[in-house]
Amino acid sequence: MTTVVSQSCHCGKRRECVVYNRSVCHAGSADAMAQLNRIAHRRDYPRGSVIQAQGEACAIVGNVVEGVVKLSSASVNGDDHIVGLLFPSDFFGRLYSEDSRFSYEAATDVSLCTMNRSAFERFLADHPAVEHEMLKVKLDELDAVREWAAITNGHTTMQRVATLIYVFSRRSRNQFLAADQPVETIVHVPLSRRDIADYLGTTPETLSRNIQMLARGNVIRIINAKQFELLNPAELIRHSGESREDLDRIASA
Amino acid sequence: MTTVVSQSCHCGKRRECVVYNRSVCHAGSADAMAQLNRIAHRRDYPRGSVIQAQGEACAIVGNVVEGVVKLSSASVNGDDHIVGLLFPSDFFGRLYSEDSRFSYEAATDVSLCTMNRSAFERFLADHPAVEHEMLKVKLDELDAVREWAAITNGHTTMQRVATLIYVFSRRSRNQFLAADQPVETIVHVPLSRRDIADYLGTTPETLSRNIQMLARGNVIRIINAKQFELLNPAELIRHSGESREDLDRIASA
DNA sequence: CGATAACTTGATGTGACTCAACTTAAGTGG
DNA sequence: CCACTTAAGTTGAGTCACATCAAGTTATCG
Repeated sequence: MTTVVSQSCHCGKRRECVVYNRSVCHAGSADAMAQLNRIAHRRDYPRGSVIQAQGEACAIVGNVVEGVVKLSSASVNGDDHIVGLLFPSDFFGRLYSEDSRFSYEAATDVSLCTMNRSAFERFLADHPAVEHEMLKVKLDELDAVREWAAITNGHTTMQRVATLIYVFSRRSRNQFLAADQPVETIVHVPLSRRDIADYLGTTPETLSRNIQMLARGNVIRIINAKQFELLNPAELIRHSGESREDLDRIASA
Repeated sequence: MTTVVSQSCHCGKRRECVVYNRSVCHAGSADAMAQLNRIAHRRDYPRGSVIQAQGEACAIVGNVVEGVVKLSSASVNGDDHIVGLLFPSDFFGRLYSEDSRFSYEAATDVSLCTMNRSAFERFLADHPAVEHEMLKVKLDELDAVREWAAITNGHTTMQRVATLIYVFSRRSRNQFLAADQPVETIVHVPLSRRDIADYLGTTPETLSRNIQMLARGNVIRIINAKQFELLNPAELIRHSGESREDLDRIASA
């Protein structure tokens, strides 16, 4: 388990909020933060629970404080695709839309800092500086989604798997590592094989085969289903088909 | 050729700007529009020219007035992937970033309403209402990109091809059709096979085979390389693997 | 400790990529 | 305006990566 202290959400209180530094919260004045604090509520969801169903009314928005939220789109034919993963400090929910195009589900046990959507929209209207920050965040997200789309589309399954493992290695305990910090040797991927496969656009079987192949090649060592030891980072990068710079950019997006 | 009157860009002048209704321009006051008009310049680019190269400094932003702009990401190994297509009224360029993660290229002859990036950023800072509109547009775009990613990932090439042709059929002369309007029988796809293939994540060969297959099944009739007659829309939708509602939503995004 | 789910491994079929030849369209200069 | 050139698109044959189906193995939880 992570050592991050679990606490109630105080988005306005700089030093107390675990996700403060990276969330949009930090853009507002002290006054604004106090206002935010009044409408924010900490809520926990167990693994597998649906935070927001596809097509349903968007009532809440907020930040992920702990755990991983998957953003997925279910097709008519049953197979759903994970179109995004949300980590601590990431914003979730769909602003300015009555219903959500995607479903938000807890991929692990999660803890969220939730706010009523319209209350937060009113807050944004009163605080253009925060809305400006939100725009910048969403523009970055747009780039990241497009980049990921390019990867899942043009590359082999092995390249996608290697990319994913490397990206997760750069997020120690799901926090972010600066590009100049050394690669973590223990990689924690808190998702099920099914979820990873859905995210990478493959099947659990093919995914498993590729992971085992990396293990047989001594690139990684499988500690258990959700933890790997990174034995040969350079070789992993080679398998990803991306440059190290690109990978680090993806990881920080 | 389209019958849209080609004229200089007057973003501030409601009735004169061809893309006015759908661009972010319409959110500002008359005063704001006059200000925009001063920094906007109409520029034409011939097919194939690079508007903004990948990794280069982002100097200009603006709206597409005529033609199609492709947003692509070139990999180190040479193969580039088209991560987005921009149609008239779509905003292009990357705000608040020094360099562009993707390249913007003219997929057809295009006409753009360009503005200096920092000048437009200053304009946005002065006009929160327009920035708010920009945020909403970008949130919609984010949904659309994710939706498209889900399609290209989980579906067969035939499904992608059928989806693309249907979506283009809903954009008569690259303008947008309301969902209740009848499907255009003549579909104009102004892109090369290579570009379509890059966009769909396949090869020109496989793409060609699928198009010919649709033609042999009397779903479409190939008028020439860039124009098709839609003989059987229902069958095209069936091939897409999507519901009609989903397709129409994608088309209008 | 038994039951159920999650993951792995194996065998098999096929959709799509690759390489290559051919056909059609577009562009160029005499 | 037409031969010539070059690009764009189509068609074919062969191969391979990946999905599918199925069985086995390892975790997880009551």
